[in-house]
Amino acid sequence: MSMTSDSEEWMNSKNGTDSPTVDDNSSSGNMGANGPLKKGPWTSAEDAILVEYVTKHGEGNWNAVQKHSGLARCGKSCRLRWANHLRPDLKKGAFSPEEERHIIELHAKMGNKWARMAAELPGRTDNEIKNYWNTRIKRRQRAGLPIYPPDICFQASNENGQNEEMTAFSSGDSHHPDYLPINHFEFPHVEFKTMELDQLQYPTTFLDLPSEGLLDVPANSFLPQGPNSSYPQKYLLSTVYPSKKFRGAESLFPGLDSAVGNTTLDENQYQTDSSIQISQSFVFPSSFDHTSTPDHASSSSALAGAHVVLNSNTSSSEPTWAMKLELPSLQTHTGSWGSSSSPLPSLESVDTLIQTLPHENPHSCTLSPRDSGLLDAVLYESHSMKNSRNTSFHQTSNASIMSVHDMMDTLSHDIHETEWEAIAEPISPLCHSSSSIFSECTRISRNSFDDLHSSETFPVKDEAVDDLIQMKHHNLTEVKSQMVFSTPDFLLASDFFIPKKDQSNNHYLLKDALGTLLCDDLSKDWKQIDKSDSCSWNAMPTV
DNA sequence: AATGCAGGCAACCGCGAGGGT
DNA sequence: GACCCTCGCGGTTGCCTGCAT
Repeated sequence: MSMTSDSEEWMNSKNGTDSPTVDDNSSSGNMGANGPLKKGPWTSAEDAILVEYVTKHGEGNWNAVQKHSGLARCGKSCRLRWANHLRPDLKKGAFSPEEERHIIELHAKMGNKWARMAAELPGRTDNEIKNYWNTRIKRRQRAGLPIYPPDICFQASNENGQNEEMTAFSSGDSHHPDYLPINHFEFPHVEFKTMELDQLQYPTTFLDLPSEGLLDVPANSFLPQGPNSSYPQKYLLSTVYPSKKFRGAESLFPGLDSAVGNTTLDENQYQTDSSIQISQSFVFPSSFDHTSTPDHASSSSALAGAHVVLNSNTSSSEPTWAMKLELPSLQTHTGSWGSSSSPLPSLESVDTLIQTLPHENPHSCTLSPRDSGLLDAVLYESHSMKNSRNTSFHQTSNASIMSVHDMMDTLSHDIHETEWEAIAEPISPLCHSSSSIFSECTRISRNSFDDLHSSETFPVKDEAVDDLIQMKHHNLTEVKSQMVFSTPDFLLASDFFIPKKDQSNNHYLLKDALGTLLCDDLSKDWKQIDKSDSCSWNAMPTV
């Protein structure tokens, strides 16, 4: 759009009016055509001018608006004001429940792509959605609730999983709905939850690594994603924290307990049973655990912990990785990852997170399992795992059962020996980080299952689920005793070895344990657990 | 009533993409 | 290819308001 003499006439006509542009220049810094540019809240007079101008000349060429309308606002500000407040098609007022639901779904799929989300929500602006989301995050963080409802969790993961599947087979047109494989949404509702919990229960990514190699895995692939399944990452990944919060990570999570994993499943919600600790261990706490015990830190930090870990060695500097921490959501990022035949890692979500890794001393042996030594600890773990895996394997082979963590060790072994080690050059923080992530995942998983065995305590912290958990505790304990967590069957029964459709009742266990929004279904679930036979698990072939 | 605090929202800032020259 | 300009996006900041103390 080009400004014409018509514009000039319009401008001149406005300059004689009550333009607010000259009444307040206190906050200006730049000089516009009509004097200092104003900043701060818009006045109704300014709005009127802008509306009139845009109505007459249309949108676009916003700098011309500033030049020709007499507004002492930069074009950027004009565009923003128009787009966010003055557009006639804007929908005012609070988000409807349907819109909220849609936003959640969109965010699960897109992440912080506010503009794209706004495009899906007529009458809503990206800024509005962004603010809503940030508010929502904080609110749920306070409440200790997961960011995503479980059903959305599953849906988005499923969609992404589908995309990833298609990507694996075809680099083109993978998003065409006709190409989508099984529509998991068609499963009964209960089945949904079952599967997502199963996936949550079994961190498939830890074991089932993509053939492309880790560096080709998007960040969200570090979350459990079975070969045919995706993972409710929303439960696991810490979501967007305003970066300013991370600036004061310690102050941000003063008590740890109240803040850990708030953007995911509240950690507290997982600590209601020993079984819960399984899922807890796969949760990606969003917080920097400075207060917990080393064991706790290691077991509960998981991959968000990996985020932490990756940056934990940044010594005195603030966790700059957090400055661009974007909730990966479950997005396959269809535009960049999913449809790409070369699924390079999402640098935004992987590399960015690790870009502040210290290049120096990547093999630091000043290991500390927590605080400043997390990165080192992970690196060390990666090495020590390699060194000890054989021993560990043989030792556990002698046992009547093969512990889960050893299994993980074993499974991770091959990966380490192949892709991982091949790419893990010291000069590449990314490589190290990737392997470290995996190592940490494996280690965490191991520790978690160890915790499972040993834990007899049930630190119920979330009062909201306290009663429910207590009621279920007895049943859960009973079922847990039948689950044979320590057997390979347990893992083999999980979704990285069997198709989703074949997954069954075992999912219900941690559903309860999660103690999230699924409480209303628990009675039904537990009834099903009671009816279910554990044979389907144990019947799975062993390693 | 005064004060402090947190939540919510509007606006700004920095950056990058895209297009034109 | 380099440079400039415009635009849009996402992150961040600051202000206003309501609530609790």
